[in-house]
Amino acid sequence: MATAVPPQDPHGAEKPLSRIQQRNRQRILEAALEVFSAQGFRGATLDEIADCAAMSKPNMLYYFDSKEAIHVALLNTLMQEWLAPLEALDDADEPLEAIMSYVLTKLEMSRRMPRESRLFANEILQGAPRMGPHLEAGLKPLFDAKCALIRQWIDQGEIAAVDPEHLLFTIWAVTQHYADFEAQVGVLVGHSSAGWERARTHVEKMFRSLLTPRPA
Amino acid sequence: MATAVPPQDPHGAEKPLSRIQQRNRQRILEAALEVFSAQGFRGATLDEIADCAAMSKPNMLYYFDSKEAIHVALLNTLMQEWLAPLEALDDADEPLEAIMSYVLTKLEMSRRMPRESRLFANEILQGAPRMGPHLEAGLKPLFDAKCALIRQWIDQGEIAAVDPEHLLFTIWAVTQHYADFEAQVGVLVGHSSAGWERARTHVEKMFRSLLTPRPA
DNA sequence: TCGTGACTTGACCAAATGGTAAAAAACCAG
DNA sequence: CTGGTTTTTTACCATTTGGTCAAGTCACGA
Repeated sequence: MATAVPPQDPHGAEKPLSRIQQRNRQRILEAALEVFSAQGFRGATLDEIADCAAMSKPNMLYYFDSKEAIHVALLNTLMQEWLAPLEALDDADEPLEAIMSYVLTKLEMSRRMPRESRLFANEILQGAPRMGPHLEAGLKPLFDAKCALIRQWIDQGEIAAVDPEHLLFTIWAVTQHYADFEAQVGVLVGHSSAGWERARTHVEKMFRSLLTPRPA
Repeated sequence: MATAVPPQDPHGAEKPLSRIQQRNRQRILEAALEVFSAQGFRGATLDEIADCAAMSKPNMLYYFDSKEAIHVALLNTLMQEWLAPLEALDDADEPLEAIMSYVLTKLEMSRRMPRESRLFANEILQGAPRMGPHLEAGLKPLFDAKCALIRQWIDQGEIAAVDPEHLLFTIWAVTQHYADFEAQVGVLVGHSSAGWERARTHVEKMFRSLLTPRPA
């Protein structure tokens, strides 16, 4: 009796993961990020992830039930981190500066976390088959709340009148473009740190000009 | 002797594809667009493409040597169509209107050709392994030429001073976002035709405001 | 109409892939 | 130490996948 139960993480009594478990799950998720972000879900293979994690495939499957379980765990883990800057966008003395700060934070995240950006881009590109519920339940409410906030700022004349929903889309599109399309950007302008500096300048000037209220 | 040679298309004497060949190659490319754009290269399978083209797999491989050959042929075929609007961006009486027309054309293409957009997005996302040369040889010169043109317009005071390279990136990012991230956009604002109208309005206002020269 | 070459198909193959079983090894509380 | 538990590995499996082959079937010019 009392056969060993794989340390999965289904809702319910969650045993306090041992140190080994924590370390190995982390290694697996790191490797999965590397591979899934570069190949997409279907294009990635367990062998590749296992190699990348310096771990045997069956050992990996001891920590996660399946390829899909790894992918889902990865998305769940990173979703929060990914949305943190938007959550941090709250009422402030300087709404314009708050948005600009959000924009620049997102741009910085594209530079420093391109794999995360591509992971989500891949998932969305393919119709978000494993993330649909999360979008509905996690992103949608946050999105609606922040749109309401932006609308309020517009009504108060703090920032120029723009469509809040599409403003956010534009911010995401522009900032994440530098991570998701890095291969293209690299060919066209090179991806030096000087290049990033120019991107930052352009993006900042553009959104500041777009959002600065102009007297009628 | 004189065994039947598959109707490939390597450089050299190109026989004038029979009607059947033209029809079937077209069917295959259409199916490949459907599947590759939704799954990426590695995620797509020949069986899926064959099913989608209502054709047996060996028959498909009679027209194209390999999975990769299909993918490359597809990219080549669509690249020209995809870049046409940028090529059409030329010197004009009204530079601002020329750019605006380019922006709106790209946005319209995202609405009407989302699969093409996603096909390229998938390829770039994964590092453009099968398109690197094409980017260098095809896109780069065009990109440089148009940046020079835009720079000229700026010098002439026809449009506001913006970084030409990053202006193009921004245009691509914003317009293609609506095709590539349709799954997300759909969840957040619904993808009705009214939704598209709002997107169009936002995008037009934004770029017009960004590019309209303002007196110092 | 008939033959020849273009087109199509069913059967097949080797490799890769997601996943399993069970034994061996490492770990750790008593 | 020691006995049980957790972790890791070796060997394996069924299915899928990209691709081949030889034998058809079809189209069409003479």
